Amino acid sequence: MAPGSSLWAMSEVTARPLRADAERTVRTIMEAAERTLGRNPAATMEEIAAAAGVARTTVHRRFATRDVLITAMATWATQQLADAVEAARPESSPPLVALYQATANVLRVKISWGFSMNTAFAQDGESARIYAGVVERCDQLFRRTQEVGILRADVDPVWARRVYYALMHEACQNVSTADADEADTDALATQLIDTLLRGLGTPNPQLT
Amino acid sequence: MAPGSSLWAMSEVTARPLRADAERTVRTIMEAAERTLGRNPAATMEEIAAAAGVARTTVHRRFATRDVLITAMATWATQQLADAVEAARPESSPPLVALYQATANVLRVKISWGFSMNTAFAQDGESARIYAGVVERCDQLFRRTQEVGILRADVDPVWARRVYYALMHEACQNVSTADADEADTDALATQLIDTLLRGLGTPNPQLT
DNA sequence: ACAACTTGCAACACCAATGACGCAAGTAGG
DNA sequence: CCTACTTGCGTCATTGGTGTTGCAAGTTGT
Repeated sequence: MAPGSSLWAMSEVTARPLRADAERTVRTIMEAAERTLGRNPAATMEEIAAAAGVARTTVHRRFATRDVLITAMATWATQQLADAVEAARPESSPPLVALYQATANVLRVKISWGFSMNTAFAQDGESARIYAGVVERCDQLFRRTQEVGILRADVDPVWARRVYYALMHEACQNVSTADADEADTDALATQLIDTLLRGLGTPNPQLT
Repeated sequence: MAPGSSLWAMSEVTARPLRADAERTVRTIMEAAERTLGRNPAATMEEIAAAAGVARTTVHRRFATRDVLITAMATWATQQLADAVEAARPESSPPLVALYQATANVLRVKISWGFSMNTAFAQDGESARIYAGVVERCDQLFRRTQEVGILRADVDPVWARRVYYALMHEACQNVSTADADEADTDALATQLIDTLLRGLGTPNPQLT
């Protein structure tokens, strides 16, 4: 998302912009919802409100229904995902560099917004539109990677993407939101790409 | 689970065994619940009952509360998982053979009981006990694989197991429960282990 | 300082899901 | 064939989450 943009821009344009403190509240609620629903997807609005340190009615004031909240979170997370990929310059950087960069960036986002991103897949509307662009960019990058010979030519592109996503998802598990500092995500990205390209086996295994 | 064992054995021993048709009903309900909850984890007991072709009250007759149903499904699925691993003779067969066999077997189970197995992780009680045994067996197998040189000696065992689980989980996605025939699971297992050991990159990539 | 906005609180209506009954009709199995 | 078991159906009470409203107190921004 472009710097300086407001959460207000995400919803209908019918309403006028929120006051500074209200906008802060909206973000606080979304972050609390991410944490809470991440632990328990069936958490109640009450629990989310408590985690955000606001009254339940305030949550409903900002997000009319539970669905609206979920959708807003999905859109927000998807936008961050798109920014993370874009920041890696996936079509101008050298493929391997872009792959590494994108992986590290996306990991950072996914660690903080794992729940929202997972639900974003099932959404349609704004987040679907954004997500389609991300997939497009990723496929481009994978194609470039394959052309250059980093990825084997005989691997099924669909399988490749799914393996990549799976590793991404797995790398985020058991990483508390707090310790998502640079070093960690860089190390994770390195490990992830190494595994993706080399696997875990020995180059020439003897089948003893 | 040993052949001939009954679902009755899973619950408290206080009740007496179910009649044949009742036991069939229990299985039908669990299978329907797996399908229904697999699509939508928040599905109601009504929907589950409908999917099973029985009245909602019948579901409650067999599973007093929603929790009891979930727990029963988790236990059942975990037991099938344990059997799948055990059938591969993970400590007597050659490591690579056992790994392949276990993978194929587990895939078959996981395709049909994905939801229940996922929830089983969070359970405690019977399914946790069974699952602990499975983890034990898997770790043994991984250790043997590493000793023999199939798995690189320098890979973190924890990361290895997580990658393996992630690939397993991914391989099951987008595979409808119906087409889980031998050929498919065998092909999946082959692809999975190949990716696990060799990765997707070229042996000697040039970083153009 | 003042107007506009935002929040917490308390109260309310509402609804869908849960879980429990009893009874009549149907089925299993000796 | 007869007994015991099982199921469907209708019905009921309860509960917990959802979403709304009005008002008083506090905050923002001009």
